[in-house]
Amino acid sequence: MATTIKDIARRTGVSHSTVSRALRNDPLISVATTRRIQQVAREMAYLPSAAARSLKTNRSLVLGVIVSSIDDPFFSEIVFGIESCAQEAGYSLFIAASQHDPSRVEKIIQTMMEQRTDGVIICSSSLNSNQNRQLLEYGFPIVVVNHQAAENFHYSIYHDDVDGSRQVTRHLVELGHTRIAYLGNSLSGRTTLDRLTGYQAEMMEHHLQILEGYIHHVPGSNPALGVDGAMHFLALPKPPTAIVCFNDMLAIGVLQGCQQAGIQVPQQMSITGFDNITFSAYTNPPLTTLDQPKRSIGAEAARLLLTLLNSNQENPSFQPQQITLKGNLLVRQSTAQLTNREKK
Amino acid sequence: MATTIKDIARRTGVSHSTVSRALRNDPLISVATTRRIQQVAREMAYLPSAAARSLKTNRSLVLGVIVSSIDDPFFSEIVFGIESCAQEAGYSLFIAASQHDPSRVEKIIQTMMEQRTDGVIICSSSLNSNQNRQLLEYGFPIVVVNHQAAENFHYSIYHDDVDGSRQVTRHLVELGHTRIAYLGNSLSGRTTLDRLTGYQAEMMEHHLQILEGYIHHVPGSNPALGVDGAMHFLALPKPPTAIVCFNDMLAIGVLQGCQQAGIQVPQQMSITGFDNITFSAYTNPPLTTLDQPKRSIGAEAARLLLTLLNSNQENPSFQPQQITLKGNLLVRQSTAQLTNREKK
DNA sequence: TATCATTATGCACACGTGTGCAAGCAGGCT
DNA sequence: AGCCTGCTTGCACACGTGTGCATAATGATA
Repeated sequence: MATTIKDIARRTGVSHSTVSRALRNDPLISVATTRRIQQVAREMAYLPSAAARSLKTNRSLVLGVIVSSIDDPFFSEIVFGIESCAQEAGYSLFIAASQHDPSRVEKIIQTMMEQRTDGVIICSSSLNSNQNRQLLEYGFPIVVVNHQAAENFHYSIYHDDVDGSRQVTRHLVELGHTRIAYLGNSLSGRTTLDRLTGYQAEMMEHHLQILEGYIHHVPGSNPALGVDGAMHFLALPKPPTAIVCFNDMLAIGVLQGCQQAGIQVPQQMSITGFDNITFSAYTNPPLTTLDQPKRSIGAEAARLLLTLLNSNQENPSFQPQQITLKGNLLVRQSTAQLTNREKK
Repeated sequence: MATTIKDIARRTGVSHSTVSRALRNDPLISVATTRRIQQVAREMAYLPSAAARSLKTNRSLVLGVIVSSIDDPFFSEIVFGIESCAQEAGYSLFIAASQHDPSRVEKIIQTMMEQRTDGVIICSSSLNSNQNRQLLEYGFPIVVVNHQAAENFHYSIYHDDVDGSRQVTRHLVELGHTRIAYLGNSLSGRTTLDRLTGYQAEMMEHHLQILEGYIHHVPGSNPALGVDGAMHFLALPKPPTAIVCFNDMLAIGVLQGCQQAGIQVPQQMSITGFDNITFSAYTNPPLTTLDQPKRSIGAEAARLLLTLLNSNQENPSFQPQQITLKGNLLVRQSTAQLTNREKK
């Protein structure tokens, strides 16, 4: 059994309320007793019970984080950003992975409510409208990250996917490519649509045609599906000479798929990723991609949520806020000019 | 403000204790009232306060997990295994990353104690003896995973690193290699020592000499350090023809380092990893590695901890337990027989 | 009809912490 | 000496839930 303030009170011969005040450095208590009590508390290895405290203060100092999968390096980095910021402010993280399983999401939301989490950050696109409603009705502050239904929420951090996708596509156009395809992830909702939009806008601006079959979606974003995507494009009557991929995971698969089919990258095929996960620098050839500032995104999300929590006391109706961050094109070796032989 | 059992009591005209009992399906309460109360509870969207409950019952239904870094895919997968198992049993996870920062570890431990976590799983090697002592003194059940100082703890899950490293080394020997080097991570303590031991044992068994400079350590395990490691080995007067790497992250860097130096893998150099992280299947060439059952390791850790929690009530002194899991060699394309030209 | 067993419910306290208010105490002032 | 001020401390209740015990209500039995 852990020591409590009552134990300390007994030991020092004061009431438990005096101990409570002394530990919080309340000026009501004399310096002498405060010091004595804190000394004893240290000796007895006292640690306050978070449960009791949050019961009384109605603040748990815990933030809930919902991600779709922990072992996706993209989310890992966002979580990293969140954690750094939260830990600085004295908040801890309650992390749960939905694994794209609706029943699991249900449980997670319930748990977070039961834990009376001070706020929630959602980095998962797999919440349905009913779950959204439930969360909003409960009334705790929510910040969403790259979420498809962000208009339902008041506070969100966005990466400018349209802009990013335009940057990537423009890079390929400037290299001289005209037959450029897009490989999306049909499960990622709004995100893939934004990236598709950016691709389309840039193609249109340069009066480039998008041939039949050049826009293709696979149900997820692991490398194996990327291989499938590569097969699809290579089987077209007029295969593209460059493929804009939804993210790095897919791009890695496409890269492998092409190489298995004997297509040389980047000489015969240019491939771009999106996100700049750690491993994109270590593929062969290293991947040209869009460096999404993942840690900043996570940190911004946490910062926004913390601001929300602090302002909620004085200023009950904080105005909606939407922060957009832009990424940077990162040119590596998976893209190149067309060789003459391939231009035909 | 969330609804409480008192609200429900007022609404149904009974005392709060009756509500409390009805919600837990206590047979003391008549079936009729139980049903009525549960109905009202549902209507009012009642969710019990975890804080109040754990204050009263002394069980938080939360497990603490300490990892050294979240964005390391190896830990991500272990956490995944833990989460699956824990969620099934109704437990939630409190995850914190130490980032190899001792002061951060200090805070994490403190937080877990304050949260009165029911138990802790440690997947990080960066706890010093003082912190170990602190955790043990506090007295909550601890399960360590691949931890260097496991003998200080009573319950641990181990991957048999010595055996794994022997399997990898034997594979290279069987391919005909004789000049085999080992690249370790000096920060990983016991783990790198075990793998080194396995390598040495296998080399000795086949009467193979370990040349000067063939055992090399770098301070960490990211791909960039792997590149450094490759440089080291290639600069030796008699460079090795095969390199056993501490883990996949390093192996990926070594792979790139060799390729930058114009060395063909696997024709001129065989490289092996360890862990089998997702990306090791998508390097070029795909990495031969030791498939460590990461999810099983995580799940086993959670299972052991849960058993501990349940048995603690009846059986106060549960006997120490150490579970060892073995991994399997996974042969891909980063290893090959020596060509005649290179054998000289 | 009085007594008892059985069932259903409420009372009151507990968990550990925080806080408004009253009370005690010392010292300085008129 | 009496009063007021300022500083310290304790009392008592609150947060939301769980539980031992007493009590009330009902039905059965002698």
